[in-house]
Amino acid sequence: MASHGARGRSGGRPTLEEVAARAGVGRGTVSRVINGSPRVSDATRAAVEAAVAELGYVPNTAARALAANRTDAIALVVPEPETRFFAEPYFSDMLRGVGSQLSDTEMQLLLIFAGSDRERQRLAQYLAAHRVDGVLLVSVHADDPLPDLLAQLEIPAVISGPRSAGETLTSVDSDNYGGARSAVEHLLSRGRTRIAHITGHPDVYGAQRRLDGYRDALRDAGRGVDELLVEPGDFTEEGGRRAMTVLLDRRPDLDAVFAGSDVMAAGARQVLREAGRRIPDDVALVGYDDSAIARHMDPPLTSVRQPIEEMGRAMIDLLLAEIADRRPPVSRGLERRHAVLPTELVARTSS
Amino acid sequence: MASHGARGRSGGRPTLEEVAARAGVGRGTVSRVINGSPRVSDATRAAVEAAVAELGYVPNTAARALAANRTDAIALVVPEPETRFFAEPYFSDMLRGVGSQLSDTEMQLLLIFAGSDRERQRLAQYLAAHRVDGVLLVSVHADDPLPDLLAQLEIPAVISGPRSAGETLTSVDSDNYGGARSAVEHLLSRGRTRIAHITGHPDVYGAQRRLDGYRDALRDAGRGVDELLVEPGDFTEEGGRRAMTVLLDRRPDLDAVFAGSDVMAAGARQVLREAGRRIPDDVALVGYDDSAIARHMDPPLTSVRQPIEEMGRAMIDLLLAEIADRRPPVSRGLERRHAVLPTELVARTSS
DNA sequence: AGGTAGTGTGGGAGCGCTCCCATCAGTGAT
DNA sequence: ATCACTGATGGGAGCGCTCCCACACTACCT
Repeated sequence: MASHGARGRSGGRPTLEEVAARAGVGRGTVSRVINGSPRVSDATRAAVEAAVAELGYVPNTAARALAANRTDAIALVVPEPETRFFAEPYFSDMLRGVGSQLSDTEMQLLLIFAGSDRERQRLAQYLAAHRVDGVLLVSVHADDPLPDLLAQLEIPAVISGPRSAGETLTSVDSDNYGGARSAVEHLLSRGRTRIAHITGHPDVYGAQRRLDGYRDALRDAGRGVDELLVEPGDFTEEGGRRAMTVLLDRRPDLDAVFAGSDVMAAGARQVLREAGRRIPDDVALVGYDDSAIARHMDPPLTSVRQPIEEMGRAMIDLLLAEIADRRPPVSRGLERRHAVLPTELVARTSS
Repeated sequence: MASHGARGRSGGRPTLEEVAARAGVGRGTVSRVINGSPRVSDATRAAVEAAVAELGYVPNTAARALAANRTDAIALVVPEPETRFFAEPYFSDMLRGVGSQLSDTEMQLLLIFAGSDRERQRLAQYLAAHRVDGVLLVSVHADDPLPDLLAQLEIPAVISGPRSAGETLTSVDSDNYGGARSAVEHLLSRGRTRIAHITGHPDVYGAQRRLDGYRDALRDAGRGVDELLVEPGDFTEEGGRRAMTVLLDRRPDLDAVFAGSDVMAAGARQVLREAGRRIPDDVALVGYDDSAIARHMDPPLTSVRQPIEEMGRAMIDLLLAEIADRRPPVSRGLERRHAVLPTELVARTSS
């Protein structure tokens, strides 16, 4: 009695009970209206809604979470050590997609960094405490224990960029295979015949798929694949430089390069320049990601755009579906879903 | 299954009460230990800690929030409409700083987008419901009502980039004035004498400060300020192009340009090129932000780096301090604090 | 000895919801 | 008129914490 007087009056946020009194109904009825239950008469619903509006009632999330055993929050886990990933537009664009799709819901977005060991430990506690209803995973390494932890805790999760063809988590990906194909086909259509490929890190699934696309595109065009024209970079500018140097050395007559990322393309460009090759006159160059670098490169870089914002949206859709599926006592639909979104070639003057 | 089998009951995560029973103490005592109260004997504390470890106890955030009327969460509000801001490293770097500083605490980070009207409305509800203990504001316009709303609701907030010299909110900023000075002094030391300045949007406080720095640096070097050498861009590439065109037209003999952002510098570069001016031979160019664009520009752009990650850290420090200050019944320290962090000139070949 | 402060400690009383069961009309069938 | 439903509603019983008051005890004073 005495206790709630202090903040009950001064802070004055209305409670369910107050709304109920105002509307002349019971607590349960207001709860039903708030949560959109159909088992309420129209008249009652209207009365409650009026009371809610008059009082400016906003549900208390903590109370709801406590009573209902759910949090209405999802976490976006960022494996921060990768500075590159974090600074790339990839992250921002995905975030934008996630945010826009989330704005239609009551869900809130938690950003969790899992770079350092301490952070990872904190994350494990977090998940163990079931402080979120679901998890979004981005750019996870093949050997990361996180996906298994999530599965074990039975926490709904969606991963962007599956770790392998047999990804067990629900996943969202762009069509790396198709994107690579379109890049190579583009170069072929420009009359290029000796097309090199600088691949990404070989144990990144997406990089493998791009390599597959490169090979198949050449094969389907009736040309063999010259393995001397394929060299791994590691998604870095330095890697791109190194690979380009090797390629130029092995096949001085190459007339096009398809790099597995814009950053590697930037590295390759430097080497080509230094070797006196003109772009695109002597060597055509195509990148991947369509990042800011591509637009600002000299000459502007042709690149494969991934629909990252849409991927973010798709992740939310899939995650919310999984959370909804799991609400009923027995989890039924156990098949995983995998979304693959189309890419788009953005032609510029480098090819 | 171990004795603490994850689903002993019906979802069975251990509660305070269970820990208390295990340790042979009362609920209140466990709570005291968990929250680090000094009023517990060493023996009891040890017993409780053992029980916590054995049971793998993790406090239930929702229950805590409900009982204590705090959330242990802060929000980072992003005025999303500005695509540019979002894609710039600025955001990622700040996020990294925020994240790293937060990892020492129990606070969780909520990302809230306030781009669309619907999102802003949701945000207002959010804040009204006191769903966060504090708010981080980034890149807020001078006429944004958000700061006032926060003040009115008495929600602790820290803004990065104060809106004016008389900012009422606690703020964190980089030394725009000093940064601009160092850029101009750098150009002067390189023997440039007719230094133009492309300013940012004039009602952005930081842009004003940069202009002040530009003027004072020239003045202190004993040179007058030729207002025909100052032209506003609006932080966009197109704005940079337009401003450069105007400047070149008015003062064809200019020999250096200090742009208020790298993006505007990129625009200026294009115009200079088209006008046949060589960089840096004919015209030296300096940007601001030291973004990816600066490194990848041709030639690489000299630019002023802001310690953005540190700014993120500083924001967290100030915000946590404010939240702590506000916990006691009566808020005492009402003076606002303003942190200003030093910038650094990164010299490259464009100057 | 009685009094007066401390220390630890236990546990009642909520915090504001959701869940669910009991209740109460109203309806149609018997 | 009685019974069995059905849809709508009220409200008790928690959810797992924090707060705070009451209650030992143990010093240390007069």
